[in-house]
Amino acid sequence: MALYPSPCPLRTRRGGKKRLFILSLCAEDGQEMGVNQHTERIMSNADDYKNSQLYRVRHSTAHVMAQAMLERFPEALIAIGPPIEDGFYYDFDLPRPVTDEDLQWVENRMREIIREGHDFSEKEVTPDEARAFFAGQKYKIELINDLVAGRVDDMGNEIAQPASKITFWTQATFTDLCRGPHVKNTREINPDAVSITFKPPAGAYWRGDENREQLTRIYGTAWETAEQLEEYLHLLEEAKRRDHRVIGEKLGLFTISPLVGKGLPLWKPYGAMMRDTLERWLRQTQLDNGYLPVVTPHIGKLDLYKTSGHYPYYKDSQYAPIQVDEEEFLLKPMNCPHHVMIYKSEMRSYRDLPLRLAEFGTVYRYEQSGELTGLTRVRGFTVDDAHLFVTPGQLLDEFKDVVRLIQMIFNSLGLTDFRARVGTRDPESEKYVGDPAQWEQATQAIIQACEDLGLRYTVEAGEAAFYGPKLDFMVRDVLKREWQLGTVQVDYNLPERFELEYVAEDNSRPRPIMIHRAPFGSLERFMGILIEHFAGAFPVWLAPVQAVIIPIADRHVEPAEAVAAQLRARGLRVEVDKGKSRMQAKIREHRDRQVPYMLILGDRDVENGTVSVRLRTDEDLGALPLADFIEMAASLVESHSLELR
RNA sequence: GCCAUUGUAGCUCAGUCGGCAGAGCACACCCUUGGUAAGGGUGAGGUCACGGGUUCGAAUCCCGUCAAUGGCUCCA
Repeated sequence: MALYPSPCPLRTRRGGKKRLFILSLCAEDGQEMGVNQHTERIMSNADDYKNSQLYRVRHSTAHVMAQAMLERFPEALIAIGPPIEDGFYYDFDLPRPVTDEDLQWVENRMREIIREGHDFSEKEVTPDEARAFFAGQKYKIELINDLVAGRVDDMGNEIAQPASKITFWTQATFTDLCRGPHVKNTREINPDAVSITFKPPAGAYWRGDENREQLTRIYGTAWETAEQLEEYLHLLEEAKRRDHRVIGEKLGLFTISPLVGKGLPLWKPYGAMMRDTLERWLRQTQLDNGYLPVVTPHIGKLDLYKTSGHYPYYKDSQYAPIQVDEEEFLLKPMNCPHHVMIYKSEMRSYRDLPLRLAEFGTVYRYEQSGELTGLTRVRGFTVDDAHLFVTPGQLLDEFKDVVRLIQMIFNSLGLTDFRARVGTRDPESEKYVGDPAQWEQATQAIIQACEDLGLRYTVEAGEAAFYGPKLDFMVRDVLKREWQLGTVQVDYNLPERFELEYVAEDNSRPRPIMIHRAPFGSLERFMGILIEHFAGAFPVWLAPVQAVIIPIADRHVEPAEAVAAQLRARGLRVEVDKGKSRMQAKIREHRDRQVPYMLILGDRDVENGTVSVRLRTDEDLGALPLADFIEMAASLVESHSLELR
């Protein structure tokens, strides 16, 4: 199997302090492989990629693109242009928007430049020479100054000490401030494996700072062969067909109405059926694991969130408070404070702990409009929330139990392509509250739990919640955007702010520690990811319709209803297709909507008490006694099997 | 929120130069009663996202609003 590793330099949210390499691997047949399934391979391959010919080709192609762009836009200011996962980009400050014609012209010109066979040469210069050369190129001047001052390097990464030297790389008429490495000659780039027209130009802030200039980012990709490029473009097309927004429409799972409000999904019957199935499953699992159900209202007084400390931190991303008479209420952006008040409603003894309060709590957050995406980023969503109130001695075991629960859920659904991220505080940030010693304690507990459970994880500073460190389960959607699903967070802060306590064995009144956890994260996002994960072909237990009965002729409709009634009696979700179209057309239709079982019912079946079973995979199981089929389907449902037979 | 692009039937889309609003699928009705990936016919369905402007005349050109898409920023 040939692997082409492709690192994705991800910037951390806060200040772009560091870069992390995440990879996805594509097998030769284009099948995507797991991100974390292959961590070892990936990690060794991250460096491999940076040292690879493909990396040099992409980096060099970025320079060629900049050269062509400067020919098209002589007054353009250039920023930075690094290789990234799957390609490269270059940021420009341009006098006008880039059109399709511009892109096409530049792409054609790039091919010419490549064919002209220019050498790449490196030259060391002094800071003054560099500044003189880039006079008028304010972004480059800023980079040079930062390099000399030891702040960030030419790719925008933080550096530990001032750069020891400044290097220029030149090909043909284009010279860039750059560390390299590059190919020796543009002839090493395959002009037929280069594209910048496959992706539209994008806005990007200089230095990733929304208060600074907005530049135009042109994305490009380069491969070794034209076939690889074609395959890559094909994969992008395929990904679009898996998109949960496309499948959600096709299968009638959900809709979003501008009149209701953007980012506020409406669940249609089939989608609600699935969502409800997931909810029932987790609810029962939690009951089995000692969680207690609670129910809390959708709003709370503003003072509640002031006490919890949430309000000042996040007031920009909340729906505005509702004023009624003299009081202000907030549509709840999180469930924690409500659960805290339930804890506080009674005197708690150490004998009562751990106390695990669970609720599928719907919350509302006013996310920036540009951030909303289908089900994966919305403004109203339901968290499969629970808060565990534990003693310090219980913390590690409870945390591990939560992680096991999440692992069980992910495994049950075959969601193996995730990574675990330990989010710790960024020591330089002011955002975090609480005692550093407790932070350290909590962080160690999380890492210890990951180690004990053999979980692969990365530690990332600056990814903690403001009140405590956390462990997140991250997955990527079909467009390779990364999303947080399951999360477990350790919190010393809320117990402190709400002055929670319990009576200990020695009659003292210590504070409990809170664990916030949500295995799905949110039902909306989890469903979105599941839709893409299964590409609409859900396991039988989750499928909104598990079987469709297809009567061959009208005279078989009545027996079909009788068969359906028997399936329903075993709890199976079944439809009878009484439509006028022909059987073949019906088969096609239900296969397209990924119904697991199609049961054909004709004279022979009615006579013999059988159904002719066809799977959505096109497998024909032939005529099965009805009781046998029901037994098979029901047992697959009960065991939450991922198989169809 | 910012940059760019887009918005035509329930869905996917065509609509040339500013001159009668189109197709396929889905839907309704009729014929076909069929054994494993689309049988045939007829019909209904539109404030061309919304508001304003230019023009004899606007789906088409201009401005604004709303929404979606890609990216950036953000994400309890």
